[in-house]
Amino acid sequence: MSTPTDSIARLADTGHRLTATRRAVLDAIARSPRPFTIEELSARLPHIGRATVFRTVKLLSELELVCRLPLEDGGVRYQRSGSGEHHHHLICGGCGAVAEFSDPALDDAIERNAAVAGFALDAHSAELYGRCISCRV
Amino acid sequence: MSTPTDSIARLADTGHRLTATRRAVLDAIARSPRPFTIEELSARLPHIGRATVFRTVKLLSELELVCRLPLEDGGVRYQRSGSGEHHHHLICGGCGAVAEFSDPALDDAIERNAAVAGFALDAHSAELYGRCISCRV
DNA sequence: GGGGCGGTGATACTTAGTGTCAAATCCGCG
DNA sequence: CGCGGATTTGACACTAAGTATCACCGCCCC
Repeated sequence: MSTPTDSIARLADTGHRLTATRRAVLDAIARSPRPFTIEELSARLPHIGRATVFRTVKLLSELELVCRLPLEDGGVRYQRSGSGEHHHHLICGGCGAVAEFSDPALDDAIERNAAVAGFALDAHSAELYGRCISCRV
Repeated sequence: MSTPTDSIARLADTGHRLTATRRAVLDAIARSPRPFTIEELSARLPHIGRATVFRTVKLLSELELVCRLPLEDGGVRYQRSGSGEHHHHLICGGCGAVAEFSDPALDDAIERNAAVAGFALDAHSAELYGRCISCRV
């Protein structure tokens, strides 16, 4: 799991400043046991502007330190990235838990389909929605 | 490609009414050569309320007659479904064209990953973003 | 051809996120 | 240290996508 320390290093390495505000946001994210919304995060950081929370989370998701999770119902949550590497998500509709996985076979299938259609692929998204093992009835 | 006639039949088959308003929306969708936004569609149907356009497109997407396309930039467009069956999309960032494809190997990979994680899968989404053959540089 | 239920329009509201701009802050350089 | 320019921040207005409410309309069936 990436830590606030890792994140601070990553920010510095990519030419971003290490402000007190960013540290506070990273810290609040680190303390989130489960996927959070910007509004929730913002509520826990009352002295930090809402726009700044959005900007910081956007920056972190560009650095792949945070994942944006589009939910089945159209909502959006965010979560610390467990690996910092390319992966996909399994999102439980019961408890909201999110599991990460990566699978070269899945990525291959995606690339193959793009190639067949003559597309130069530059990104893809894949989200899986279901019930985790403890929420199955 | 599903036609307005197919759509009318599908509405009737699923216990929905065939109102003049719905016909007008279906007709406007049929005339869209490319993926459209609700605002664009609504602008072409000035005597139909915006909420009704949303409701109708939502209904059609539940019947899989229309696909909702989440774009790479966070926007959303809709498009008539070419097949009415499960498929995924290749979305061109250049011209906005959308190609549909379906691939059992891709769906298998998705199901296998859910099974490995102990998830009971009930839905998934996969979008591919890139450049179509005529937009490649 | 009347009644009920589904459908519609108007409008207000919500949620997620962006744009603007002045003021504050960071941090490398001397 | 402390200066100065570039970056970051906060406040706030705004956009985009979609939902809620509710009275009214009109399709469909008896």
